[in-house]
Order: sequence, then structure tokens, then C-alpha cells
Amino acid sequence: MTNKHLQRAEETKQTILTAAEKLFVKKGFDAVSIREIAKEAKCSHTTIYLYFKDKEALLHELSMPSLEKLYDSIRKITDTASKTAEAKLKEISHLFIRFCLTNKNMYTIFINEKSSRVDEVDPNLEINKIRIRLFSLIQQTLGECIKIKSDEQLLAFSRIYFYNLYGILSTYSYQHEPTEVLIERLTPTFDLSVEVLLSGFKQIVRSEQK
Amino acid sequence: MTNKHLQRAEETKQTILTAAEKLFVKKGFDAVSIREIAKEAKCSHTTIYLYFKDKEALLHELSMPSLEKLYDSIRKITDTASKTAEAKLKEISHLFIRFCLTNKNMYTIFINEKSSRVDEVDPNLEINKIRIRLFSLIQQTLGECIKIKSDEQLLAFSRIYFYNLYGILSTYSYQHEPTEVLIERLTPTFDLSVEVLLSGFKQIVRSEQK
DNA sequence: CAACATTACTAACCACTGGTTATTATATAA
DNA sequence: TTATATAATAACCAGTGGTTAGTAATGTTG
Repeated sequence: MTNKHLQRAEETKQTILTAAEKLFVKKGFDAVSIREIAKEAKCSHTTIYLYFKDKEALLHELSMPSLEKLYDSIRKITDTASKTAEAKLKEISHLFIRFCLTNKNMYTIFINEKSSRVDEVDPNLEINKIRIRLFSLIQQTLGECIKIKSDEQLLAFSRIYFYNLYGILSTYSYQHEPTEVLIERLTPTFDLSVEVLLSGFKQIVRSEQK
Repeated sequence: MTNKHLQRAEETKQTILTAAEKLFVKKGFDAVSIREIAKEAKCSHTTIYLYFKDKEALLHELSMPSLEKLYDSIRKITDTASKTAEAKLKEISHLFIRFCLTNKNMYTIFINEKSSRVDEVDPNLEINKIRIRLFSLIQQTLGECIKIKSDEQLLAFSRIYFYNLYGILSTYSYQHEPTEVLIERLTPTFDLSVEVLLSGFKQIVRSEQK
């Protein structure tokens, strides 16, 4: 058996992950260096490269559990029968926004500064799988809000919905204030924006039916 | 007279600016280091610090003329009497998008990753002055599109409009393809989004009048 | 048990970064 | 000519991401 090897490896990997998490939360993803993480984890910085391709890969692995949790929470909402689609959409969006603001590091996973380089949106990457699942869940809920003509139109409307989300997130993610303060500040405008968008979507659909 | 001193200083500053511009265009703002710029400008990297606080200050100074040009172009549109407000708004937005995609470096000036740290939106900074002027021009045009109740509401609607713009820009700015390709790809969805938003805005206003 | 192989880890190094300070040129003024 | 203000730089600092060659620790096999 190669038991002690495996165990040891697992342990150091975990140590690195928790060290990284601690620093990311404290200083923000960009402000933390690989060597700092190594120091915190009490290992050589080269060891980190043994387990993770780079800092971003570390963040991705670190984010998986939180993302799964987010997915489950959203799933719970979509599966509720007693709510209207619009109420669901709002609730989901709030959850999503809160998540991104709380995990400001992970926000980059969605806006994917690097990973959207078209040529390298590796769909096999675990992180992208869950991203896609999350997106389609929101898209689906949006579809339930409006009687939509075609998949094409739903896609277009979803994009617009996401642009609005992204815009808000990119605006507020760089304001260094407690999440709760930010949420309080952005919620009224965001809720209004959802109303505007849904109302607009419906209007377009209606005008096309004539 | 301190002529030759002044002249020499002006010259090296200009050399640095053009060197920086060349590299920014070629490799993108983030990928260029101060030392690279120095090498390109055939001076010591310390010289650059004599003229610019940091790389961002350099970008700002570099951007001023382009921004002024953008402002003038937009101004020309708003001052045209023969067009409807909606047509103006669309045209302005297209100009704005094209500008941000062409000058991907400057896009960060608007989404202002750093400068939006609330505590340091220095309104005396030349770059922020023109930013504000640009924003209020768009806001004003938006106001002409819809009969709006209060300044408050106009502000809220403008924010929503900008979120949409930002969302699109942050999504497409990181795709490394020729500007024209990107614009072709995003224009249909963007135009649709403007229609959706305006239609939504109007609906809200209408429903409030009842 | 001895010899080997695999795995986990690290020290030393590389070329680079942003930024500061003490020093040297260069042009102007006394 | 000497003094002075300005422009520019070399040398340095502490840090970065990343690689390579070599060392411990654990497993396997003869």
C-alpha cells in the first residue's frame, strides 16, 4: 500500500487550500502571492506548483464546494411549486449577487477574465460544468417568467439579463465595503432593473405577436 | 530662459508616452511593464517615475486626447436636432462601445477597477472630469427618451442603462478578437437590450402615472 | 535486510517586477 | 568661472512567478 504517501499528499494539499482561503478572504485574490500562501501553509512555494497549475487553479478548486452549495440553494428555489416564476427569478438573482459579493474572488470565475478567451473555455473543467449548470438554471427560470417564442429569443433575453447582473457586480465588486452595506445599496436599483427588464421582455414578445 | 530644459523634458515625456502607447496597443495594458516601456523609449525606467506616478497615470494621460475626441463625437450627435432621442441614444452607445473595445486599455478607466474605491474618486483628476461629462451626456439623452418623473428616477434608470453597457463590455473586452468581429457579434443583442430597456422604462413610468 | 524505485518536498537559481536613493550629467544663471 | 536648478541614471531593495537539480521519506522487490 502507498497509504502514508497518499495521506501526506492529501494533508499538504488541504493545508495549502486552507491557507490560500484564509489569505484570499483577508486580502483578496489578486493581492495574495503564491509565496505568501506557501509561507502561511508552512511549505516551500514550489510545493504548491506540485498540486496546482497556478493561483487560479487553486481558486477554482477552492470554489467548488461553495459553488455546489450555491447551486443547491438555487435549485431549492426553482423546485418550489408555490412561488411565481418572477419571485423565483428575483430570489435566485439575490442569492447569486450575495454570493459573488461575499466571495469577491469567485466573482472573477463568472466574469471569467481569462477563461472566456473563447479558445479555452474547457467544458471538461469541473468549474465550467457547474457554471453552465447555474446559468441554465437561471435561464430556465427566466423562460418561465415570459411566454417566449423560440430558444433563440430566450437565449438573447438571458444574455441581456446576465449583462445587467454582470454590470452591477463589476460595479460593486470593487467597492471595499462590507457585503451587507453593498447589498443594501444595490438592491433597490437591482429590483427595479429586473422589473424594467421583465416588463420590456414581455412588451417585445407582445409586439411581435401582432 | 530655461528653454532647453523644458524642451528636453517635454521631448522625453512625449517619447515615453508614444512608447507606452505602442506597447499598450500591441500587448495590452496589463501585459506591459514600466521597464519595457523604458526600454522602448530608450531611457531608464526611473525616468518614467519622474513624469508619471505609475503605469495607470500614464494610461490616463495617454487617454485624454482620445476621450476628448470621443466626447466631441458624442456631443455632435446630441446636438443634432433632426434625430429622435432614441436614435441618438443608440448611436451614442454604439460609439461608446466601439471606443471601449478599440481601446481595451481605456475600458478599465470606465469600469475603474481601482478608482471606484469610493474614498478616492478624485473629481479634480482630469480623467474623472471628462468621465463625468460623458456620463451626464448619456444620462441626459436617456432622459429625452422617456418622460421622466424625477431626477431620482432618471438617475436610477441611467444606472440600469449603464449596468447593461458595462455587462456587455466586461463580457466582450476579454475576448481577444478583432474589434469589428466583436462588434458584429454583440450589436444585435445590444440593440435588442436597448429596446427592452426603453420599453421597460416607459412601462414603469406609465404604470406609476395611474 | 539491502537495493532500488517512487513519491513528496525543497533549496538554489533565473529573469523579471515596481519602486527608492544616491549620484552623475546638463543646461541656466550669477 | 562658479554656483544652481533640472534631467537622467546606476545601483540597489524586496518581492514576484516559475524551473531544475537534488534531498528526504515511504514502498517495493530481490
